[in-house]
Amino acid sequence: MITSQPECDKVTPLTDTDRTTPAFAPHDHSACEARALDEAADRLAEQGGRMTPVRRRTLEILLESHRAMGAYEVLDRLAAEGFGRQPPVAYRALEFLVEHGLAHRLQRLNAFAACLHPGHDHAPAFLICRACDKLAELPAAPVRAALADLAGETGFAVERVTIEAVGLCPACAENPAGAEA
Amino acid sequence: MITSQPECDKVTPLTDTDRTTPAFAPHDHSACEARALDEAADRLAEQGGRMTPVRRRTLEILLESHRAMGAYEVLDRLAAEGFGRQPPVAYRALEFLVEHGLAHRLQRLNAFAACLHPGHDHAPAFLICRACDKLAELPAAPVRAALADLAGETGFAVERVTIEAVGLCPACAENPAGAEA
DNA sequence: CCTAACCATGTTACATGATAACAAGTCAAC
DNA sequence: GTTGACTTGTTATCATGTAACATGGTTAGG
Repeated sequence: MITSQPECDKVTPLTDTDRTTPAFAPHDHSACEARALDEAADRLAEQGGRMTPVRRRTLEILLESHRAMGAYEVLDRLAAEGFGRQPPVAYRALEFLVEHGLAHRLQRLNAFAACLHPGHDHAPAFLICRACDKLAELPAAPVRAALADLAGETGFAVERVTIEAVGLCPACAENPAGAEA
Repeated sequence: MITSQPECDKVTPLTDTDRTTPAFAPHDHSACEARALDEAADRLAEQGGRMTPVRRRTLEILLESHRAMGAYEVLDRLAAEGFGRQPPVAYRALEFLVEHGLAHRLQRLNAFAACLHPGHDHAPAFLICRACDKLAELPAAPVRAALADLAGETGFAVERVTIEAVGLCPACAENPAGAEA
């Protein structure tokens, strides 16, 4: 059940648009991964958080694919690599990453995914493909604005918003048989 | 931990605007409850579902408050009233209610809440007060539209959307000490 | 250098959330 | 009144998440 290979086709060179482009399209995933790690380091330097071995490894594991992983899936990987094998090990690392904007928690999946552009302070919307389980982040400002309008009328003070869409990514919509595992 | 009293102030008479007004404001909760049950019965009649004792009681329990309840909290109540005391009893009743549009599942809370206007076929947005745990439904069409726009650009076919906001309801924003338990 | 304070890591144990698989009861239609 | 679909109940197990405490490392002040 555990795979450690990146899942992305390594085809097209990295461009600036990758920063805002969803993860469904083929792309140079090792660069995608490396950039996210770099930006994560920058962000931590600003915020004062410490990037320890468990935390770094946890982030790397999440970055291997554009999927969300359960805490126990991450834990198995960490345990296999010599870190602790008890749930709090994984939960603490994941919580740290989420708090510092380096990863996201997917409420619908009870799972976690690496943030793909941690440089920005953002609360994105998520697109979750129900066929291949891949995940994309979208800038959610317009959506949040629409919600804030509605909530404002009621006097409710919105603090955090969860916006998660389930559906089919372009590849899986074309080839429902199983475009990409 | 288990309370069976409705939590709402029983003050103002029911008006048509209650249908679209969030649940944070004081209102005649017994009427609110009764209407939701009526509309639920109507909806089931249309759809062919059977309103059995467990299901009805489960819906009534959810309707007692404008909060979301965990499946085990519901189960405790059901067990105390002579229904089965095993998890599937609660999960099946809750699943039935959700499938028939009579209740909602709150992803952020891993919990369930009665739908307040089951007559409409809707996928609302939720406002969750982090202080008093009360819950309101908002018509989410504008929000979903904004999201569909963004997702459409990427070729992603959105099927279902979760929109849940956490924050402070008007009462708790004014009186952070503990406006209403 | 040393040590106190803080943080990170690890553990045990448990709480909470969810489902698979099977047995038995209910009810409507024929 | 028997068949067949649905509902309810059970046992057992799995998945997810946390509280509480012990240990170890880092670091700033003395």
